[in-house]
Amino acid sequence: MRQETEIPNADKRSERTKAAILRAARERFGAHGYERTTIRAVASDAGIDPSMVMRYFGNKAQLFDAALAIDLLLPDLTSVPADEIARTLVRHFLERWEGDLAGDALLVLLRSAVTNEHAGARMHEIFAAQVAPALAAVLGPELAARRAGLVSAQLLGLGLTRYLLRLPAVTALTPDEIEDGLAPAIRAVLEPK
Amino acid sequence: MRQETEIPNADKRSERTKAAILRAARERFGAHGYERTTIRAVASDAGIDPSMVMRYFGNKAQLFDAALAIDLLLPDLTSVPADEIARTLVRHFLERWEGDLAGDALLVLLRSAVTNEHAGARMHEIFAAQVAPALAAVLGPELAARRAGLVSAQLLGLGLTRYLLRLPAVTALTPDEIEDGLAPAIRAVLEPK
DNA sequence: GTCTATAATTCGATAGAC
DNA sequence: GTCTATCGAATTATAGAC
Repeated sequence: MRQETEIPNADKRSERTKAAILRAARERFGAHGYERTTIRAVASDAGIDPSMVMRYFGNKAQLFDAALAIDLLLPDLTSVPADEIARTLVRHFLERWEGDLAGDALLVLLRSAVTNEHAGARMHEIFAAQVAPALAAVLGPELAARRAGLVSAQLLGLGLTRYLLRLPAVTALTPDEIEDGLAPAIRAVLEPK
Repeated sequence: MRQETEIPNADKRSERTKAAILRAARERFGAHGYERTTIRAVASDAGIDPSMVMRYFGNKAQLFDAALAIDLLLPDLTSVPADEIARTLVRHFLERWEGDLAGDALLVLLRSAVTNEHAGARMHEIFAAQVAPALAAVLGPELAARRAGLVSAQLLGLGLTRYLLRLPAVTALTPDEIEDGLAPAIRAVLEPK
């Protein structure tokens, strides 16, 4: 029996507030990293009081943790022709990064993982749970063990230089140019001679 | 045997203190990024008082700036056989990163560039002034313009995953395995079909 | 040249009114 | 559920003694 949530619309309002906080948090964490985003700023962006953030998420670390939830949504590589796997991967990550919604979450993860231990651990988990198995399914376990890391390095290197550092030499390229330039490179890693 | 000799215009003590501060600063900035390193901690590492840091470097931002100075020491690629350029680049960065002295400075730059605007601008400068010209000298200006960014993405992706994130799938590889795995990939970017 | 003491901020977190 | 007020801790930066 619930005693204190009988107020009509209370659920809706709190859910909306919570979602607004989370959205603002992802934006801030993604733009400035963990240390430089303040609860005060997140609350201000969400148009509410800082104490509400504490009420809904407990503390800064738990808010951060909530903002880190992410699914790479990798496609099933076993149904992709072998010589198209590299291109499929590049295109998938480009689309994920260019799309605002997932982009924010991915930016949070990558930017924070560099300076925050907890986010770094999350990054390890996500790659171990999502990228490594996807590659193992098509490369076999022993080749994947030696190559999954290098593939990750290349895909994250793209994200790093294009979306975090925004190196002009990388942001100047179109998605098609990146796909054409990087797919053969990743193919070279996936198919050692 | 130490002896007080009179040197006209040099103060060895202050230079040594300054160097100790800079060394400690690079270590802290490299390990934890800009926001999380405190002047107090740097001073403590250097075995001196926090106010000395202010005396020698003015403020935290200027100390940071001093710690960012770096020369990639890229070899002259024009004297390297065309099909060895990729491998030369991979090996050079691996050596730079694995070596403690340069590794610290590179770590500072890369880790900080992700969350600090000033460091990001420095990263842009360094790649524009050192990497881009080295590639332009061997690829020609128009091909270099389209490929220098992707090569940078690959090399920085390696640094990111191996030395910053320390993804197990990447740290588990030996330098030789990385060289053998990544050189063909970079060659694929440098020599489009 | 080096250190003590402290001013001035900023921020995370709590208590409590409505 | 939301906000006001504030505490306590940490940090940059300054002033000045020795």
